[in-house]
Amino acid sequence: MNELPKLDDLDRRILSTLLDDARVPYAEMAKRFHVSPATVHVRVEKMKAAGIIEGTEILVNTKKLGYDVCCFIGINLKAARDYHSALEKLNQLDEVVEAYYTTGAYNIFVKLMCRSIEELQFVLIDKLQAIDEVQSTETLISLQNPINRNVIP
Amino acid sequence: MNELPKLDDLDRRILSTLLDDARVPYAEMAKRFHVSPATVHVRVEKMKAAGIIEGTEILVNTKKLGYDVCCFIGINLKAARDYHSALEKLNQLDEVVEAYYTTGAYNIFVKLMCRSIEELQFVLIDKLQAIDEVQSTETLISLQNPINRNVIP
DNA sequence: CATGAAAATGCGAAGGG
DNA sequence: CCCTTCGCATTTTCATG
Repeated sequence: MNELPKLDDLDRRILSTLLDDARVPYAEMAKRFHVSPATVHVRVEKMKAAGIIEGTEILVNTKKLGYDVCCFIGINLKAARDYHSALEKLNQLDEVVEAYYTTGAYNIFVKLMCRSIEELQFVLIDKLQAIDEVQSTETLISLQNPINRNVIP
Repeated sequence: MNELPKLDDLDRRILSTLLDDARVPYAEMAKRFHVSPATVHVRVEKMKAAGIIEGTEILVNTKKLGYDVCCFIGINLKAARDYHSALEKLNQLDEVVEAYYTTGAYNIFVKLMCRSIEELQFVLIDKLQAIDEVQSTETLISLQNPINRNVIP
């Protein structure tokens, strides 16, 4: 099922570089890795075609946008089969930025970003716990995010 | 302490666009938002200077890189004051891609990416639980990640 | 995989509302 | 003060060997 695309050293170095900064010019990488800019171009295109590179995005400082509160919430559903309908409703909430279907203590695990504790309280009580399928929740407030990086290709 | 930079509608639309795809040309955004390309350029530079835009990165499909297992691990420390030294050791582990200092049931909460369940087992037992400061851990395996997006600027 | 030229994009100064 | 027009520099892209 999972045929992994073969990557050589050059591919991996290009990926690592672009994971740090997607705007590094091909010519710059070409110099660093002792190949031509066109070669870098070809490799990037190949990795895009293979679905390894899915796109690019900017990194925004969420605090400067006013989002001071980050937390994780473990959700227990009344019935495990309600997963899809619950997820659909969670997807409507802008504050839910990540969701995971998990084994273990919870059915669904979500990451929430809010502008304040008051907003968190509101989202939690009036939006999240208001969802029919939700039986109970457990909240984990993050005060700091000291590590945030990517896997090593 | 937190003086939020003022953003107008144009700034927010530029941010939203670049959050989806950091390579959308300025000229393209200029057309969409009925301003000149240079204006888009100026706004982006301002947001970079204000620290709102911290950088750019590519999105890689981690599964295609062989990282099939994603899980969250709640860590309890023997003593809360061991936070910094524990974190330093966690930072050494490539498999730890995110770490959060949290209130609630755990002292530290981390996200782990591994290539297989076997690797997870190894990392968990021989690397993570081998850290002196760690008292106990609780693992939450993610089988699916149906929501993964950014906050709305 | 490299070369080199054409096209697209990014960039910054100078001027206008 | 912010926006625009304009020209130059850089970068991407692609045909060819």
